[in-house]
Amino acid sequence: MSLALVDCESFYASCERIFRPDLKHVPIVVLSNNDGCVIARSTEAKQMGIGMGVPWFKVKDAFLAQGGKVFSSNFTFYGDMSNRVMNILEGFVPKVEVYSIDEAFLELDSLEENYNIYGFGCHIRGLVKQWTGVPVRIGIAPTKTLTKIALNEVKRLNIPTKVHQITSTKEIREALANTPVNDVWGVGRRLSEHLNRAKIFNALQLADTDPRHIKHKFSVVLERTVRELRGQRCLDIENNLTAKKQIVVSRSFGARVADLKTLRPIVSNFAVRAAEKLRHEKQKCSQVSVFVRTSPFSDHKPQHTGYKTIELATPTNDTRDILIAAKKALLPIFRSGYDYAKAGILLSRFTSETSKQYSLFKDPNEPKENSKFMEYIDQLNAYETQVYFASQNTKRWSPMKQNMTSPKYTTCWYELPVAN
DNA sequence: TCTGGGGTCCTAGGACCC
DNA sequence: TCTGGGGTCCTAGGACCC
Repeated sequence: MSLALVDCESFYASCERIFRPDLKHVPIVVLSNNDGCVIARSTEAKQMGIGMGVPWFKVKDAFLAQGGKVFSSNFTFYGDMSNRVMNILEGFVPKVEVYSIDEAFLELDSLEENYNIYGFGCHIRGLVKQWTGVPVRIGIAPTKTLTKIALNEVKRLNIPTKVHQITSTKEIREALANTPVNDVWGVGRRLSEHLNRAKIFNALQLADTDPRHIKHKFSVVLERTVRELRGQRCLDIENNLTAKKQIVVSRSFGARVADLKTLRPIVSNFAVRAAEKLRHEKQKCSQVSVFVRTSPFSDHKPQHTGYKTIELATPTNDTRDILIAAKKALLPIFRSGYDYAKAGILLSRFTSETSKQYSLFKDPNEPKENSKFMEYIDQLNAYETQVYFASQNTKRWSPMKQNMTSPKYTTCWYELPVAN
């Protein structure tokens, strides 16, 4: 019984290399929105000591001085490359769970009879590399939590094939003994503090603790983790058909915003984007929440966080309804005198697009919804925004700073790579 | 000067019901 | 003086993930 976890090596940094062979051994980092902090590093950049999530301005000078290359994030491009990788995996394995933009779980149970699983992993890795240029690593083990451990072993032992399988009790226990407890999937900062206090420092010690005791002392979530570490499968490969339960659009601003006049169109932009995502999911929402907050890093200044939820009488995915709700939520939470650094909108309480539930106080025959209208808008705006709502800020996501983005090599005609 | 964005699951506690 | 108990549903907040 085997599962595999495939993860793309330094994914965003690797993407930036695909059409830039000149960057093969050059240290690369990719930055978050506003070029705020480092969200991906190539192996060379990691070796230079560039940490995950560090503010760019703190490492910028040293990194560039040593010949590093920096990119703003180009999620359109990364998303397209991710789809290509996932499509290949789905072509070879009947059950694939796309877990994140750069990771997928594979169920190999049904292949075990006819294939050598380790060899199969190596084969897939070769094909993905050849067809997309993306280097992947593969961890193979009996449970999801253990595939994460196997993958860590690829890194820790620097396994040249980048594929590692742990099956026997001996292999598993050895890998666990070499894994600090905070590297276990599902154990974050808070839990590992607690576990350390209980004299549990590595994954083997955690696995050897009675799961019932863990459930009593901690939670059912950690109990599952313990069972998974012991080889008992608690988490299945899930198909990716399960509907989303919430949609969030939020951004930090490139510059602080102190007045409602500037803030309102920004929030409207978020609302428009969120409504698009909602229609794409074929869902309707009946709750719209808006939040604004100052920067927790400028602690000498007065801080404020505002959050407000608006209930909608009838579920909707019409941008106009969501815009109205967003404005209604923003008004009471905005306070003048604060420098806001971030805002966002959250849509929740979904119902499927096709089911209709009318308000008691509304005439059910009233042709209120005009879904065709939204359909046309979506078509017009599919590749680039052509049509704006009056309350939007037409200066795209402004104010946001970003100026080191690579071309959309694979999704935009005007930015295709050119071979001379 | 400059610190990401988008999700999930679980739990405790309040509201409400009979 | 005396003031139930058990159940469900919902929400906010915490912890985690990439």
